[in-house]
Amino acid sequence: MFSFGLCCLFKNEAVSFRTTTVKNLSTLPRDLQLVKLSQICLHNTQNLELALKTVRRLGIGAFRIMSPLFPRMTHPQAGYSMNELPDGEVIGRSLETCRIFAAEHHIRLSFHPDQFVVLSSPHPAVVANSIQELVYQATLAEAVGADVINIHAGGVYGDKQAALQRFGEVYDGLPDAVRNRLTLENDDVSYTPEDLLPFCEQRTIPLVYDVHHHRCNPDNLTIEEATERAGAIWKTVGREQYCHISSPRTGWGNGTPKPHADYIDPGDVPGCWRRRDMTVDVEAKAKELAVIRLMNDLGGNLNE
DNA sequence: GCATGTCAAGTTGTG
DNA sequence: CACAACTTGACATGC
Repeated sequence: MFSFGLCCLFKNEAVSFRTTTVKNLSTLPRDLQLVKLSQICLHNTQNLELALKTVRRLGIGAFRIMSPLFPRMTHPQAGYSMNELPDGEVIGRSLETCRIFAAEHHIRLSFHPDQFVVLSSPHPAVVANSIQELVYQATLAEAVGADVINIHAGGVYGDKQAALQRFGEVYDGLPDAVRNRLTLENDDVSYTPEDLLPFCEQRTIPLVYDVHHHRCNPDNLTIEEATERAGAIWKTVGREQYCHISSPRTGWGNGTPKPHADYIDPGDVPGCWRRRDMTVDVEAKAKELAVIRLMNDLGGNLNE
């Protein structure tokens, strides 16, 4: 089946996610910190329920969950665990509601930790923090039934192969809950599909193929080749392929194409993606409006 | 009320 | 060599 996914937020729908900062929390005694965090986490899981219902209503097939669904959970000072939160049980039931709803309606869920998660870093403290963050996201992923935690390969440090080697060693030591979900994505500055595919194929790590990054940061592979080879890994693990699409804000050839546009130019969707079993996250600033417009623009050409 | 600056974390490329 | 871009809003602060 082909489906489009929405990333994290809505433009026009009344779904909101709250957060807080360590600086703000630090002005409160611990018990009040936990009260505040509990309220925010509950708000966020309830709005995740709402987000899934909305996605369902709009005919969107996947949803990327914001990393700070439980803000600051792994911070060394302000961090906390679910059972410390006054509303912990209610929050747990809300996550379970999300899991059941998403499963019933076949809404694929994913996480995308941000740039601070770097498994290839030569700095042990960076790697340790990254692992902690991945474990946190895997706990949430397990609770809501998300099958993907997608990250970038990280820095190069002057030697891509050495960096990937370090990545591999850390990967081997990750808990199953993380490793079973972890995917790698080609990025727009350093790692191309050609850099990552041999590594991913050898270790059977699914590659989330971002065609916009590939166009910004090209290699010797065509879009068709990268799509096929990434798809083969997904097939090996028995899961549907995952890709990303976006369009450049200023078009191709007018300055840097990296910033994302409000909407997707249907011409940017590779022809070889049509009639293919895959989930495609739409990275566009107009959020659900962009997904809806793209589905309309492409009409019935995707599945038939 | 509304505008503005800040917010845990890493790395790279630009100014 | 300092700093913005990644992606983006929410929140606190100050007028």
